[in-house]
Amino acid sequence: MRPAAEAMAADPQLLAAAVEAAIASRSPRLGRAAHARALRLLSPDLPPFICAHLVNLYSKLDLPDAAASALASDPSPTVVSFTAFISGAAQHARPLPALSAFASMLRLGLRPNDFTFPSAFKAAASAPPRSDIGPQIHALALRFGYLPVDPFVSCAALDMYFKTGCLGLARRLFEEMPNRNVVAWNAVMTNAVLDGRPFETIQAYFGLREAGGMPNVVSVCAFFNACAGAMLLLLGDLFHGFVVKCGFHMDVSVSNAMIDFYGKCRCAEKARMVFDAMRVRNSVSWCSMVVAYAHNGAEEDAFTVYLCARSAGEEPTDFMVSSVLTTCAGLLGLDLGRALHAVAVRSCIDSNIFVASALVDMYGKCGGVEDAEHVFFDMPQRNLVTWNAMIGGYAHIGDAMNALAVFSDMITSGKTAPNYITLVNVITACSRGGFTKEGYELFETMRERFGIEPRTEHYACVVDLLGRAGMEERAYEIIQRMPMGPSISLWGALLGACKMHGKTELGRIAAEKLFELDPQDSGNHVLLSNMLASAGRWAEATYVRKEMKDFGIKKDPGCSWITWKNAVHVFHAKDTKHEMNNEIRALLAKLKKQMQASGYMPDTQYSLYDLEEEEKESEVFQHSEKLALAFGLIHMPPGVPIRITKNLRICVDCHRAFKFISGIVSREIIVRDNNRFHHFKQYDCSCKDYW
DNA sequence: CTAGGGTTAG
Repeated sequence: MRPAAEAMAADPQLLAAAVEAAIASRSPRLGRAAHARALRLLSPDLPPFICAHLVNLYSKLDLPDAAASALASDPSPTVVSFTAFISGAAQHARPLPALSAFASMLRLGLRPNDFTFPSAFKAAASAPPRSDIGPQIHALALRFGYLPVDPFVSCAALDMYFKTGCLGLARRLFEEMPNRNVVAWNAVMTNAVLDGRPFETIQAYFGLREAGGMPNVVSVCAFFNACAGAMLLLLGDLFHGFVVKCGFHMDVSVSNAMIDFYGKCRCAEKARMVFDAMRVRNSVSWCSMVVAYAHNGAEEDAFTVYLCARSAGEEPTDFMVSSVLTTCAGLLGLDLGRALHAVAVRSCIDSNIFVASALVDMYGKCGGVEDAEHVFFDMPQRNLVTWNAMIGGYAHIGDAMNALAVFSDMITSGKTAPNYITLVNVITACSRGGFTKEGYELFETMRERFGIEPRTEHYACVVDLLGRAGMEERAYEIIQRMPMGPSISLWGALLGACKMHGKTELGRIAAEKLFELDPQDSGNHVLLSNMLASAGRWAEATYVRKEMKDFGIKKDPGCSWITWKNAVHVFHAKDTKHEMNNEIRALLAKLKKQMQASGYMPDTQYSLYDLEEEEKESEVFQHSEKLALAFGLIHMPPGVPIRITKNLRICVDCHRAFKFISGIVSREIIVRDNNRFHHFKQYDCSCKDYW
């Protein structure tokens, strides 16, 4: 060692400075170099605080084992070295080592000071609800006179009581505090938001102001979160002005909270304005912007922001990837989703529970249930959302057997209790899979078995379930005696069922209700007129069409799309503009002959207008989904499943035809319509002809 | 030498 370095190593003050520098640079390498020097110095006349320095170093750098051994090698540990250890463990979400170190120092007869208690309370805050560890520390702090006068200790205790669900104790402590600073008010505000009581947050904010206090960035973030949670766009917008006047908007977290607030209040444009105005952004800013778009049905914009973030040098974090995966699920972008799965693997975040659950969800929603299973069964741990996503995946394809099996695994595992979404998914799977009895039983017993109160969604599921089984009258009875007002989707499910089973009178009732609740929706009018038409009630059917015209309700034009080589090909009915038009027409004509040879008859019963039968046939043969399928068959190599998306429900004739085609050309065809998936395979469809 | 309240996800 050169003399200068030797001199520095021998000087404890310089060594302490080196440790400080290592902490500041957050560099384990510099930290270890400083430690190596300290080890060479270890001798009886070493100043005792060097060990405390090292404990602090390793705690701050999040190197728990090194911190523990530094603490253990301290010949005369002080309250300072213990406090450094406890605070490091508490800050890095390791409450158990923190609390056991706290216990050890008590056993050694060391008295915790006003620096130790805040960290001990922070660790105790992650104890289970109503655990007695927090109150025990409270008793100690009381005995030593830190509570309720010391603001640091009191604030930490306050936060701990909120986080362990002891609201009464928290409020009492807050009342007793003689020095209520902004941090105390912030603890009230942030915890009220976390517990879903946004109005209490806002109330506490005004409490702070009335007490003459000034908010800081934390209060401001909490306020925006509360506005987001309660959808208070006007209040938040007003507050935005105040925030800018005070200069708080220069804080990255505040701007991030504003992006989130505007996004949650359905104002993606304002979220974008905040984002664009930021001079400094971090990964949270990018992620919040993605979420703001994704929550507002702007999946493409969300994805574009993600791509911008990547080209701006942002690493894909677990937060970012799970958020972008939701947009893939919304776009039905299986290929994008797969690409993101690869990104997750490369970034070693694919086993993060949020990312993995988002993958299960995405694969389930995009019609890749086998991939969803792969991710699901490989996961080391699962939570409520994971289970729900997997059951939801099975529900999408109507696989009631597997949905019930996974649901049963969830119950027997005993770790995660089902919630209302779980039940919606299981009953939906039963309904779509034809498990009428099982689904109905679950609905009837969910309150007593799982303590889940049936909501409108469950009623909608069960109406669908009974309707599918041809029990529309029973479904109608249930609708009439349900405690809450029936929703649009409920009447919609009944109308769909009535149409399927020719229950024209009941269908009319459902349709009338739908017209009241949702007068502009074209789908319901079309459904009613089709139902009347297929019952041979042409005059009424025509009347409904006329009404639509009179009230200016336009039928959404049907269109289908298919992805091929990174491009989306969109088809409309009777579309001739596509460059492959001739090939497509020729293939469809050929398929029609083959299908007819296998017993196919065109289903033209819903063609309303006075066309000759031949014209009707030609009309249904130009439906957008058939054009898209032909395009797929021409381009995609044999064996590759063809995935088509349609903006409306798939038509009856196309459904029938796709079953034949899947058998004739031995190809899996997956159609996602605006209601569900249809998985065609060997002359059959997963929906079992009910949708 | 040691301390409290903060922004994003399924």
